[in-house]
Amino acid sequence: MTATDDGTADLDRRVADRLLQHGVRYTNTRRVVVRVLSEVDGPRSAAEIGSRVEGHVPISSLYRSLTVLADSGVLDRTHEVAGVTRYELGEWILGHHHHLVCMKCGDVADVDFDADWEAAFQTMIGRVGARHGFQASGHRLDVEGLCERCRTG
Amino acid sequence: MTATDDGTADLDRRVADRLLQHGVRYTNTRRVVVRVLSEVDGPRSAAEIGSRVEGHVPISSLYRSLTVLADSGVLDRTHEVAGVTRYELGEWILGHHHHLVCMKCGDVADVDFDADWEAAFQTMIGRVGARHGFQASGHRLDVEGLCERCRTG
DNA sequence: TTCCTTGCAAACGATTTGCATTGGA
DNA sequence: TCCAATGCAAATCGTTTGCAAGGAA
Repeated sequence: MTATDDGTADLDRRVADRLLQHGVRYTNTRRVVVRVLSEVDGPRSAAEIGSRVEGHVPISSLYRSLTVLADSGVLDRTHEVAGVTRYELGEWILGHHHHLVCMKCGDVADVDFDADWEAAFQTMIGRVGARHGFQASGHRLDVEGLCERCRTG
Repeated sequence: MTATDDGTADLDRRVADRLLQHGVRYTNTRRVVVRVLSEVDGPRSAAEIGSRVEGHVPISSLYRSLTVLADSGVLDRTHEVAGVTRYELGEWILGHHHHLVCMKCGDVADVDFDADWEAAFQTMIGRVGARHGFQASGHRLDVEGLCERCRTG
């Protein structure tokens, strides 16, 4: 058994637990969605996820799976580009991170900032939020620009 | 003439200049859109803008105005909530700022961070981007949480 | 006259939903 | 057996577009 298998099995167990706690099943389509999202490096749209699935999953079923997974906290939703919703594994799985958004091709990739910076930022956000009567619970930071492919190609 | 009138006139002049440079007219609907956006505190959707206009502007015309204004750089687009595009006056008018996004009612309000922090952040972003072959040109930072109304109400 | 702009209706793409059917604990 | 999950088609929602009419330079 390889390290990758270990990781997949572990991920699967954690997701299964979470879904169990929410009283919903960990069905085939839901497993496939989780697997696809664990194999890519950034949030993906329903269509993009569907295209990565062997065989055919009706788009409506895909959306239903995505909704269940998001409602139970397994997935997070993002809306960086136009009117398209993208899904990624939740922070409790991937850890806190941010996104590099390519303004040309629309691709979104994950990126980490260092912990010190995140801590300082968290503090500042709390202060700024308080000043506005706003109770901050998190943040979402996208870096916009050109990805390597669009820059060189 | 009050300070507000001054501000409005000034804004109008700057927008007019910009549109002139882009070879498009500063029509009535476009003026109304700019006025509405100058009166609110955060980005607004086409529907929200339309509802603030006295009389009736067909939604398609509204979208066309928003498109022209965005294409000529007068407005910026954001997509914080669901699949809805929101428009705000461009950074060259409002200055650089960020958003407080209420996770309950979906309201988005403007907020400023201090200049020192922005500078340090800019530097870090450039460094992180470079490490990923990504050419950063800007960023978008949303603070998520509960707005005053949703928190107390 | 010429070209930009507008209104209205139809078209579109992403996402959701109704309903009958299937499938797993 | 029983209720969650699925497939398919139709409906919705935000947004865009074709086309004919209106308006300003």
